[in-house]
Amino acid sequence: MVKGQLHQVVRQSYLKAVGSEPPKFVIEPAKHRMFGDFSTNIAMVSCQESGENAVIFAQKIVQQLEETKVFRSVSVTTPGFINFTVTDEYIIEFVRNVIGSPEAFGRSDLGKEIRVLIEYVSANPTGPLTLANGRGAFVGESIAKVLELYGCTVMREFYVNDQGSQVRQLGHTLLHPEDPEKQYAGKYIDDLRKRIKEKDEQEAGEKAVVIIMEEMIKPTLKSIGIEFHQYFSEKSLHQTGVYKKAMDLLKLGGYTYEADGATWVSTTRFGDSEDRVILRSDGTPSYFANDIAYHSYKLQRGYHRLINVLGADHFQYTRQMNMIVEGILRDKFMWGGKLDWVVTQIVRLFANGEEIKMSKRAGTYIPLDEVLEEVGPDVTRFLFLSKSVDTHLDFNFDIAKSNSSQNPVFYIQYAYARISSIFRQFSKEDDFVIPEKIMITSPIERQLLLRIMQFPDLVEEIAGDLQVHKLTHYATGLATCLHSFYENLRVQGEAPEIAQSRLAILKATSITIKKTLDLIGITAPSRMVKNDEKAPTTNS
RNA sequence: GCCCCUAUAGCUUAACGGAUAAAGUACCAGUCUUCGGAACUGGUGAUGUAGGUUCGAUUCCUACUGGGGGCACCA
Repeated sequence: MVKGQLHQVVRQSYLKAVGSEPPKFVIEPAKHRMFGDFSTNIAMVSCQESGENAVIFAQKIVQQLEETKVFRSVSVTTPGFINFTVTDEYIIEFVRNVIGSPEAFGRSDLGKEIRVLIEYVSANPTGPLTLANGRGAFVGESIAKVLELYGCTVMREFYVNDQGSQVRQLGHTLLHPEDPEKQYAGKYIDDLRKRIKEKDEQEAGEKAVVIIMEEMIKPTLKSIGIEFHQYFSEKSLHQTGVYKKAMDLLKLGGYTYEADGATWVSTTRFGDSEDRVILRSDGTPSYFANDIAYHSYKLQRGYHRLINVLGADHFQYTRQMNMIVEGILRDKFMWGGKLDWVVTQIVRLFANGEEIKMSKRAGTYIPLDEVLEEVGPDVTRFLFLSKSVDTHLDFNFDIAKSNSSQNPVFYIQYAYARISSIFRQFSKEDDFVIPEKIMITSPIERQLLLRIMQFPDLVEEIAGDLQVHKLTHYATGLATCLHSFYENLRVQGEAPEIAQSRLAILKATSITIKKTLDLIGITAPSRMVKNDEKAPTTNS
C-alpha cells in the first residue's frame, strides 16, 4: 500500500525526468535510519544496461521527486540509491486512517476477485495429530488468514484418506492385537479396540477412522482455532463419479498403458524418473489415482488459486502431481489459475536430550495435544511460524518448556498489554476519540509509526509468496518499537495535546499488534498474568 | 546412485541480487521517587570450503564437505 503509493510517485517522476517507462525497480524501507525512511534502486537498475553513472542519473529523478511535496527530503547515495524521507503529514494522515477505520487497516481489495482453495493438514485419520501435522496446520491456517485479509475468498479443506490399505490395516490391528506385525500402536488403539464391534477388517477400520476424525483430530484442530469448511472424503470420489471421469480422461488422452497386470500413467513424458501405477494388479486404485481425481475436481470448482500445504516426506509426490496438473489437467479443464505447493520441511522432536523418531505406526510420536498442553498453544505456534518452511525444524521439548516464560511471544504480548494498561488509565478504549492534532515529537514515535505503515505491504507480500514466517519477525520488530516508546516517552504528566497525540499513536500500535497476532493465530491479552512460581529467583 | 531442502553470532533464526549482514537468547556493562522491569540503553560475536557470473553475492551458477528428507502395485 505505502510501497505501492511511493512506487507510483517514483514512477511518475521517472517518466517526467527520463521520458520513458522505468525498468522493474523496488521501494523498500531504508536499511539504516541515516538513509531516511525509504529507498529505491531505480537509478541503479536503469543504468545496468547503459553503464551510465547511477549517482548522476539519480540526480535527474530527485529533482522531480522533490516537486511532488510527498517528501521532506530526498537524497542520493553511492552506489546510486535514492533515499527519501516522507513528511510528518504523510505519516499522520496514515495514522488517522488506521485509527479511523481499524477494520479496514491492512485489508486489501486486490484479492477481491480471487477465490482460493487451500488444503492443509490432511493427516492420515489413523491416529491423533502429531507435532509434524502441527506445522502444516499452523502454516496453512496463517496463509488462509493472510489471504482473507488480502481480500480473497478462502476455502479451507482437509482431504480425508478414508480409503485404502491403511484403513484396512488399522482394522486389522484392532481385530488382531496378538499379531506381532500389527501396524499401529498406542493407547488410543487399546481404547478403540473396546469400542469397535465390527468383525470385518475393512468395516472396523472405517468405523475407527470416523471415531479418530471426530473425537481426536477435529477437537485438536478446534482447540487451536482451526475449522475447515470442508472435510473432503477420498472415498466420495468414487461415489460421485469424479474418479471414473478422471480415469477416463487419462485413458482417452492416451496417457495410460497396461503392464505387469497394472495400469500405469506415463509421467516420464513430463520429466518424471519413472511412470506411476494408477490401477494395481488387484484392481484397486492407487493413492495417486485418487489424488489425480481429487485434483481434477479441484480444478473444476471455480477457484483461481489452489494451495497445497504438505510435508517434505511428500515432496517427490508433489512433483508428480504437479506434472499431472500442469501437463494434462490444466488444458483439459481450461483452468487458468495458479497452483502453489507449500512444502514444509521435516519437524524433528527432541526430548530428554535425544531425538524421538515420530511414527504413528510404531506408536512413537508426541501428539500435538500434549505439546499444546505442556508448552502452550501460543508459544508452540510462534515457534513453528518463526522459521521459513524451507528449513528443518528441530523442536526441543525441554527447551520449549523451560523457556516458556522468556520468549518472543511474551515480549510481543507484553507490548500489547502495556498499551492496554495505559488506556485503562487514561481513556476508555471504546470512547477514545481521535484528537484534532497528532504530532510526531520524537524519532522514536516516527520509527514506530513507520513500522506500522509496513503492515499492509507485509500482507500484500505474503499473499504473494506465502512466507508466513515474516509475520513473527514483523511482530517482534513492532514490539521492540513499542517498548522503546514506552520506556522513553510518556503519556502521564504530559501536556494534554501531547498526551492525546500519544494515545492516538498507541491506539494505532495496538491495532497493528492485534492484527498481526491474529494472523499468526495467537492471543493478544490486555493483561499479562505472571506465573510467580516460574519467575526466576533473584540473587539476594 | 538419482532428486529435493539446508549450512549465517556460543544457541534458535532473519535478510525482492544492494548500502555498515538483522533479531531473540546467552554473556559483559549500565538504566527504576512517574503509565506493568516478561522492559529499556550500550557492548562482545557470524555468511561451511574453493572457484565463477556481476558495478555489487548470504542470495545466482559449478565443485567439494557436513546435516535432513524422498526415490513402492504405502498413503
